[in-house]
Amino acid sequence: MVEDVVRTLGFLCMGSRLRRIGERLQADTQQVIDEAGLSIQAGQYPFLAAIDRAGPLTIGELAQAVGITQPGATRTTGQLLELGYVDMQLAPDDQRRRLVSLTDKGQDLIDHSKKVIWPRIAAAVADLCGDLDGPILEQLAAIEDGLAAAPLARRSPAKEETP
Amino acid sequence: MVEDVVRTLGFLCMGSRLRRIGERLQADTQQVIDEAGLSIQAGQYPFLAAIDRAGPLTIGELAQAVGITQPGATRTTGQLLELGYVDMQLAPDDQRRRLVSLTDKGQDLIDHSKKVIWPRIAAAVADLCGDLDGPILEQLAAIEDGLAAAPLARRSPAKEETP
DNA sequence: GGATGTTATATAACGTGTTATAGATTAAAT
DNA sequence: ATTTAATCTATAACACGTTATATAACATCC
Repeated sequence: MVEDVVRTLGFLCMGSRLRRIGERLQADTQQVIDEAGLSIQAGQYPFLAAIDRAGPLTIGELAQAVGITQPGATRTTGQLLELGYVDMQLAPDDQRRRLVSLTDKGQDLIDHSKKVIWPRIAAAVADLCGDLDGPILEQLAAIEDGLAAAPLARRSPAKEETP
Repeated sequence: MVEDVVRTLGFLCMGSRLRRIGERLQADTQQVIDEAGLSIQAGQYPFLAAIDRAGPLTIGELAQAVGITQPGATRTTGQLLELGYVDMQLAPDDQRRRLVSLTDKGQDLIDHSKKVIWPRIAAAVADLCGDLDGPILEQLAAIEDGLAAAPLARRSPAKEETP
């Protein structure tokens, strides 16, 4: 067994480590979404959520809202368009801007997600790291160990069986 | 100003958020490396560090050590080969395995990095989040705010001027 | 000792982030 | 009013992770 260098090096590799844990968490989240039979990527949710919360947003505002760069927002918005979850139209006052809004299908997805999926994911993540405390490196180690012991999907209350 | 949805949604978007912070941290780390005039990517360091710590490793062991999948390890190792930092040779007992070892150039880079760069990066990250405590979401918020206020390169002791 | 399965690495195809840059539209300036 | 600058979105090229699969070498089993 080889040691985990990223973990060993601590603060020095914190960037790599956060990325790595984030990727793992998102993959686990995706699994919960897939198990629920929804056809959407975990990374696309924040876009829909942003519009749901703030109303129609431009590409630039979406980028800001989800914390990525504008080309990334353009691409993901294109995917959501293809999927039929959002609509895009020129802003009436400024033809450079494109206002992205939820379609009925998109709103349905959000409404359903709010009821069924989001609480499950949030609860699973809270179960994983909600009670942690202390220095961040220790918390990260606990999260990694926790994920290795039981992925998010196994921490999700909806998996319970009613006997 | 648009609200930061990923932040607002808390545990629900924790995967996205960790990734995002990790990417930011790594970009900042890269800046420190570049300013020091070294020609290496932040993400390549853990590979060299792993070999430095454990001696020559196979591709599979490297993947384990840095916590990524084997194809990723194959690719990064290929880059390090091109850069002349590592060497690769068939394992004497098992011709399927390739042992990756540091070249003199690679060892020099590591030695120099240990002395000059790594302490600087570790100190900057520690300055950013070493004293944090409490629930992880609050720590992440503090890290994001901290990075926005002053990137790693500005927290790095080597920038001090001797008057 | 040759067929069959396992293991290690390589390669291909893709996802999703980035930076750099082009094109269109609006705002500002002379 | 026309030129110039700024802003917004799109596109291209790249970085670096993933999964799936191919190929080569070793191990095992009649």
